[in-house]
Amino acid sequence: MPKKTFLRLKASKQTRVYQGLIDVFYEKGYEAVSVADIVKVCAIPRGSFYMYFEDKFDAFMYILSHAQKDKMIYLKPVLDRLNDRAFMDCYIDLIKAGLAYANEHPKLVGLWMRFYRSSSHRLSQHWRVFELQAIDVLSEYLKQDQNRGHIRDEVDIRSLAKLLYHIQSIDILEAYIDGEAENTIINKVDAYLEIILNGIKEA
Amino acid sequence: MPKKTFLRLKASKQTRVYQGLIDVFYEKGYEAVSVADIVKVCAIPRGSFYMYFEDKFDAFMYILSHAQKDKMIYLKPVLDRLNDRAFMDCYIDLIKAGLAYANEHPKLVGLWMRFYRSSSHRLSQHWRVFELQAIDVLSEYLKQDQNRGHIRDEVDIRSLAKLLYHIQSIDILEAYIDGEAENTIINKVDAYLEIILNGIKEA
Amino acid sequence: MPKKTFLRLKASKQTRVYQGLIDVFYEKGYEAVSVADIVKVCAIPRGSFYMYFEDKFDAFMYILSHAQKDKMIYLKPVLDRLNDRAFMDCYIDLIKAGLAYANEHPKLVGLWMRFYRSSSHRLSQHWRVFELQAIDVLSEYLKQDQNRGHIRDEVDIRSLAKLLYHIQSIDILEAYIDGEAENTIINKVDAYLEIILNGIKEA
Amino acid sequence: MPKKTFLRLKASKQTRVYQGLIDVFYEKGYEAVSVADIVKVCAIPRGSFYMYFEDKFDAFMYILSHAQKDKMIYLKPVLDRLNDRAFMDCYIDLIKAGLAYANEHPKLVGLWMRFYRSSSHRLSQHWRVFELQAIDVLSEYLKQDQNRGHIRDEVDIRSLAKLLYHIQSIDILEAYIDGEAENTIINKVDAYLEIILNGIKEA
DNA sequence: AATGAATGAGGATTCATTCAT
DNA sequence: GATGAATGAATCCTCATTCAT
Repeated sequence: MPKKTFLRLKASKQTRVYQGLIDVFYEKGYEAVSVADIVKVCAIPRGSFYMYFEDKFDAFMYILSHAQKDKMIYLKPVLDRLNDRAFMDCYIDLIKAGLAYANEHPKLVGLWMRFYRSSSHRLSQHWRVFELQAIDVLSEYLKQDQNRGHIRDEVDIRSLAKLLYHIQSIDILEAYIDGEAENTIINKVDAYLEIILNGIKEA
Repeated sequence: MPKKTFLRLKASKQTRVYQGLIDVFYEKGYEAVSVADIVKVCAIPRGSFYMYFEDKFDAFMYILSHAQKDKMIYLKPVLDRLNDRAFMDCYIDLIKAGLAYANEHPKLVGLWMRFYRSSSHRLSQHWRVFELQAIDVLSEYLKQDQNRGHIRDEVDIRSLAKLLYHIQSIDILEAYIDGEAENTIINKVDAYLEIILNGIKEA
Repeated sequence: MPKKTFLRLKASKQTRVYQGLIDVFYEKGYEAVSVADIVKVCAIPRGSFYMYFEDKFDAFMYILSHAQKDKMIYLKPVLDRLNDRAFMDCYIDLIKAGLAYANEHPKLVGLWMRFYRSSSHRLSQHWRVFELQAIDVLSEYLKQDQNRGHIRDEVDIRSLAKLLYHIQSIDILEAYIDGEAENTIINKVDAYLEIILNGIKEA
Repeated sequence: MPKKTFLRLKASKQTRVYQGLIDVFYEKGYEAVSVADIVKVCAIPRGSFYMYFEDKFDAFMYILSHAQKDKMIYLKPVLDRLNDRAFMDCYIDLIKAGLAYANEHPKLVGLWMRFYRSSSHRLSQHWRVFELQAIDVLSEYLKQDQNRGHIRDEVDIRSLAKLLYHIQSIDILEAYIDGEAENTIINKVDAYLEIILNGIKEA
């Protein structure tokens, strides 16, 4: 929710500011960034920043939302095929699509992690909302799978959704940021899925 | 690692400072707390703070370590019986012991969450260490289970350990902080365990 | 003294701006109002403000003058009858006419009070001028009364004028703003007049 | 109500700051003074100001209260003799004592005027309290006079008190600030008293 | 060892005014 | 004439740390 003034800016300037914001937040992390940092990196006057955004938080939310919309473009093709197939069969594809996005926008992934791990009150509140939405969407798909008999009736779908969500959020993203190779990451996901699909109990 | 000066203080003052630190960090969150806040809440002179601790970070780590030692007292009895029993059978007991601890020290649980979700560079670094230690310990126990044939050989123990760790860290702690009733939380854990033990696939 | 551009505006827009100015100055007080506040409340472009007025001060003086002209409309009928009657007999009517005006334009009364109690250098200078004018007019009428023998020769007319002026400015206006009932206010004026007419000394 | 830190300062520094505050507030007027101005004139570091006072308002109230205590020292002798004499007979002495004080502390009189004429919300609120106290005290003395038969029973004492208060506050102080000679001012007071004592009506 | 005053750089935000469109 | 983006100085206040007592 940048201010109208920002949205009326010519595209090139908007992009410059957008990129500057990503750079500076990626570099120093949300709390460590000052408005002084921002205006320096974006090369805009101090006063202009407040014409474009409410405050630092507003600017941060702007790039996060922008990033999320971007990511959906990568996930869309996978999600579109979901009606024909079991969600759990596609899960690894979703992860791969996410990795493809990450490769194109590595800084944004870092930002996302920072957001995930943010102690700022305001940030966490917003995060919880994002989180619940994502888990709701996952639950929806998984419920379909259960109805179709792909998932045992005894399985609590919401718990399963949370499990899948956190696997992706924490472990996969973290591995990516640590610079692990893509196939290593895929192997990790496979290991998780092996457990979730088959359970750990000796038959 | 508070300074020697602090450790030489008489117990009553140490406790006052310890409680003050918990209160103020709980109240405002790590990054928002200033040294000015600390000395006011702990009712110590400004200069004394720097005689007791290196800086804010040092003080925060002090209460976290202290808290962790406290927690181990609650977990000890459960862990002691582990040699005779399968770890996975005891997992729910571990959670219960954790909840008992939480009930006695609710503010510390809040702090722990803040720590878990901290974007401060220094904090995350330390956190990763804590995290890896915990996962290592879990892995050890789970490996034993696998050797004894309680867990399928195909299961990747480290992935399993991470799964169990995150379930506890995020979902259980969060439910606790949200004020959910103890048996509701236990039910949640059961739902997770049901999935992990039996898998989700229809037989 | 708004700029010509403002006076050429169509009446409806002039009124909108006039009302907006009253609202915003009444709301926040002269010094606290910024040009940003003004353009928001008046719903005019930032640049237009400087086409209409010199600056904030100019805008404030505009509404004050405007208000004063308005007020004269209420006082006119009373003043017109003054030639036939003793001024002091009409004083209470003047106060009543003032209250009638206040009831129609309560915000302007608030503004007037703010003006009266303004520490801004520029404002006080202008105020002194207003004040002296008002006292001059009062003196004129009172001198007539004295010449006609309604007022003792020993009375210093200018002092009397100031006394009457300040009674009205401070106590009556303040009572009005505090929301006191009209007849309570009239009683106050009567009490003042009783003193001024008859003196306080026991005969 | 300066902070403890200020009151613990050694006297010479307290005085320096006190004088600096008087100078700067006198020079520019309350609203126009910035903290930057204050620290420059008082020759203290920016941070120190906030160790001594809550904010600009606090600093201003400090010098006003201080000034008021000072003034009482001048008025005390006159007030002490009041039990034996009619208050109205002493009123002129009170004014003279006030003028003596003003001659010693001319800047403080200017400040007092600024305070009297302040549109700052916070300032006016405090002012009203001061004002009511002063009027209460006056009323007390005047009531005694009335009981002793020095003042007609029909006179509303509170109205009389307000009249006397405003005469002093506005006209006398203003004349003083305008640099009028002391005997001119005394003559003015006499003119007011002549009216109030004897009334304006031709016998 | 204990204290609390000192410091000035750095934090966010607002400001009146100009000027290119 | 109308518009609203641009500007950077100026606002208040907090900060972690030091150091003289």
